[in-house]
Amino acid sequence: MDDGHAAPNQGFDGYREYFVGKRQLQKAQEDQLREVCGARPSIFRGCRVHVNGRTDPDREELRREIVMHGGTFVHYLARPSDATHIVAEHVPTAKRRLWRVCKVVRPAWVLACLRSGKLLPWQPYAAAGTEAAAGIVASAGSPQGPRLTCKDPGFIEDFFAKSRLHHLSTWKAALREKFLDRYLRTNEGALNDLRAPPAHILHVDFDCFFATVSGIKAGYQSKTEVPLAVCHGGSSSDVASCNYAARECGIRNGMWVSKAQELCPNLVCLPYTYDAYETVSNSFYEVLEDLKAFDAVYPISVDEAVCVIDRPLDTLSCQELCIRIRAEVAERTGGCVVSIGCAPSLVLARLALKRAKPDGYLVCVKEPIKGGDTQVVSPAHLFETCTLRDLPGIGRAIAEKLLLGFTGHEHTIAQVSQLFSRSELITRLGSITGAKLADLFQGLDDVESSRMLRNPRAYFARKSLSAEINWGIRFDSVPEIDAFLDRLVQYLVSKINELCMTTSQIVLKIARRSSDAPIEPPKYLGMGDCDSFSKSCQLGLATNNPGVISAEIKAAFRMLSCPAKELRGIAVQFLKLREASTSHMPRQLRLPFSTIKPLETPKNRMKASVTELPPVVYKRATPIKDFFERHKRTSNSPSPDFTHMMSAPALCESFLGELPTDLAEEIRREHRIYQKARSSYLQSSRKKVETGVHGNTSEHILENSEILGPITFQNLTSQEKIKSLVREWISQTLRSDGPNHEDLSLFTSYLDRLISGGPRRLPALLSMARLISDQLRIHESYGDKQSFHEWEEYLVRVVLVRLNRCKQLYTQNVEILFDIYPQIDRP
DNA sequence: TTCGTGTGGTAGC
DNA sequence: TATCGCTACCACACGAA
Repeated sequence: MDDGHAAPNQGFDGYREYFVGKRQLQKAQEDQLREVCGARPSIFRGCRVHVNGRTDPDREELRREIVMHGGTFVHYLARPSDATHIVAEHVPTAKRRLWRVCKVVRPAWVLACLRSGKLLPWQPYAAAGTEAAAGIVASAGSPQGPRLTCKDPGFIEDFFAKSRLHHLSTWKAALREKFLDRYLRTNEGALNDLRAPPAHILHVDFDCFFATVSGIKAGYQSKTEVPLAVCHGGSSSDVASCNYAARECGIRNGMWVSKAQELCPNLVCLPYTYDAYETVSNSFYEVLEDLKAFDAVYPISVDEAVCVIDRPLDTLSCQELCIRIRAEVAERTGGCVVSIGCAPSLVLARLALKRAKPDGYLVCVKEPIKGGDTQVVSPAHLFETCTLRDLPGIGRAIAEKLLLGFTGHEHTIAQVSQLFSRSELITRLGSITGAKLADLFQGLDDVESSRMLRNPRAYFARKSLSAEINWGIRFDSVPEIDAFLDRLVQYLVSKINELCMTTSQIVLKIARRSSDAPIEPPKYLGMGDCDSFSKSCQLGLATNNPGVISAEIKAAFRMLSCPAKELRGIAVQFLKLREASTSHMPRQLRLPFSTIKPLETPKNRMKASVTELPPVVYKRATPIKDFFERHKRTSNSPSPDFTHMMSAPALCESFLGELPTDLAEEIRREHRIYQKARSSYLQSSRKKVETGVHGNTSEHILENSEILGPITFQNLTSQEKIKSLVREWISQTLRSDGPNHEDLSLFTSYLDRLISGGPRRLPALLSMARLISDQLRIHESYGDKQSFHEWEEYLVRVVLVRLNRCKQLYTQNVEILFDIYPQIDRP
C-alpha cells in the first residue's frame, strides 16, 4: 500500500491490512514530523507511550514531543503491555487494577524529561490513583524518595538502577551489540576473519576501575595513598572496588565493608558514580579506536578490551604502543591508569596483564634478550609467576576439583602443569574443560576463546536474554509473586522488543532459602544460603507476548512448589531467540505471494508445500504430566514435592462462601492457575459432546473424500461434533484461564491433517477459523482477559498462518473469504 | 548415540 | 539504618528414546 491508506477488506487479510495500513499512515505522519522538525535528542528511545484521557498539554502536543524525541506513540492501547508508559492526569477507578503493572505518569513527566534532556525516573511523576503515587505520598519528607520493596511496582527498575552487577552486565551487552553492529557494517561476510592466529594481542584493563573513577570524582589523585573503596554504605554492603592502597591492607573486591574497615580503619568509602564510569569507558574505547593501531578491538567489559594487530611488529614497537595507550587513556580520562599485557595469544596476553598490574605493561615474546628490558618476558616466566586461578575460565571450583589433595599453597601454572597429563586433566575435569586446560598450559588459546577472533559474528551474537534479582526478595503470598513475575516479564519483553526479537523457550529460576539457613541472613535483605531450582518451558512458537510468557512463568513457579515466604531470588530467562522480522508476529503477517512458484498439479503443490513450508507446531514439548512423573522417580534429589499438585482437589464453594471475599477470591484464583497447569479440557469434556444432540452422520464433510480416510479429532469424525466440542472448549477456556497448551497442540495437529488432505479439506479449515473468530466476537467483553488474548494470538499466529498457506497453494481452486474478528471501528 | 533438561561455574567491579 | 548478591554463555551429569 504505497499511499499508506487502508485497503478495502479483501478476504481474511482485511483486518490485518486495515491495521497495517493505519499504522503505516500514522508512522508516515510521524516520520514526516521528525523530518520537518529535524533531529532532536532521543530522550524517549525505547519508550512506547500512550496518552489516556484529557491532558495538559493535550494529546497531540504530547504525541509530537514524544515522537520527535525518539519515542513511539501508542495510539490504541489494546492491552496495558502495548505501552511502556501511560500518560494520564488521573487513573480512572475502572483502570486501576488493569494498569497496576504499568508506569502511569502525569504529563509533567514528559515535560520534565524534555527540560532535562534525558529520560527521568517515572515514579516521582506517578499519576494520581496509582500505587506508586500512594508510595510517594506516604514517604514524603524522606530525602531518599520512596523506599521500595519487592512488592512495589517500581522495585525492579529501582534495584537495577543501583546494582553494580546489573550495570556491568548491561554495559557489556551494549558493547557487544555495538561491536557486532560495526563488524557487520564494515566486514561484509567474514572476509576479514582471522584464519591464522594474529601476530600480537594486547589485553588492556583499567586498574581498580570503579575506585579510581569514583576517587577522581571525589577529588583524589588516581594513585592516591588514601585507601578508597566503592560501596553502598553500611557494614554488610559489598566492596565493589578498592584501590591499591586499600589492597595493601588486605581488602579485596567483594569483601564486606565491616571486614574491610576492620582491616583498615582509615578506609574511605565512596558512592557509586555510574554515569562517570560510563563516560570514562566511552573515552577508553574512543582512545583505542582513535589510535588506528589495531586490526580489531574486541570488548571484554566496560573497562577492558582485547586489541589485535595482524602484522608482525618488533618488540620495541609493541612496548611503544603500550606506553602510548597508557598515556592517551590517562590524558583523556582525568588520570585513570590502564595496565596492558601484550603477547601472541589471548591466554599469554592475559597472564602478562596480570603480572603487569598495577600501573604497568608487559610484553611476552618467545625468546626475550637475556638481561634486557624487564618489561619483556618469556611464556615460561609467566607460567612460573602466575597461579592456576590466573588462567581464563579457571575459577575456584575447577581449581579445587583439580587440586583435591594438593592443597596447602597457591600453585603456579608451571607446578600444576607438571602434575597432570592431558588425559589426566580430561579424566578429572571432563573432555572440554580438561582439553582447554591442557591447551592453556602450553600457552595456546582454547577453542572457545579463539572463537572470538575466528568467528566474532557468532561469538558476539546474542543467544539469550535474562533478568535476575536475588536481593530484597521477601514475599508473603503467591499473588504478590505473580504480580512481581508480571513486572519482571514485562521488563524483559520491553528489552526483547528493543532488540526486535522473540523467544521460544523460557526458563524460571528461583533461589529458595536452604532449610538450615536462618530466615534473615546477616546481609540486610540478602538471599543468604539458598538452593536453586529451575524450570524451562518450550513455547513451540516464538513470541514476545507478555501475557503468554507470564502465564507460563507463573505455571512454572507453581511447579517448583516454593512457599512464598521461602523465596529469596527470582530469574527469568528467554532462550532460543529469533529475529522478530523472520518469525510470524501478530498482525504483521506477510503473504509470500511474490515467492510462489507456478505448480502444475495439486499433487506437486502439496509436495512443494511440505518441503518449503514445514508446518508450525504450537506445542508444549514438556507436558506437565511427564514432568510430574519424571520428578516422582527422583525422590533422592532436592527437588520440591509435587504430590499435592498431583491431586489438586475440587473447590468447595460452600466452604469458600464462608471465607472473607478477598481470601476466597485468592483461593479461586490459585485453583484456576493449578487447573490450567494440570487440566486438559479436551480430555475431560469429549464424552459430553459425544453424547450430545449435535450433528448427524449425513452432515459429515470430512470423511466423504474418496481418496483420503476420515480425519478425526478427539476420536470424532463428524465435523459438526468437532465444531461443537471446539465451540464449547473455547467458550469454557475464555471464561477461565485460557486453553491448555497440549489441547492446542492436539487441535493444531488436527488442522495440519486437514491441510495435508488437500483443497477438499479447505472448507473445514475455513470453518474452524470462522468458528474461533465467531467465539471471540461473541465473547468480545472478555477482551481484557488474558485468556482472550491467548485465543486471539492462537487464531492469528496458528490458524491464520495456515489459511495463508492454503491461500497460497489453492487460491485457483477455492474461494477463501475470511473476515477476522474483531469488528473494526472504521474512521 | 543423541537430545533435552537441570545444575553449576566463570567473568567483569 | 540497613542495601541494591547481574547476566551471558558454556559445560557437565543424567535420563529418555
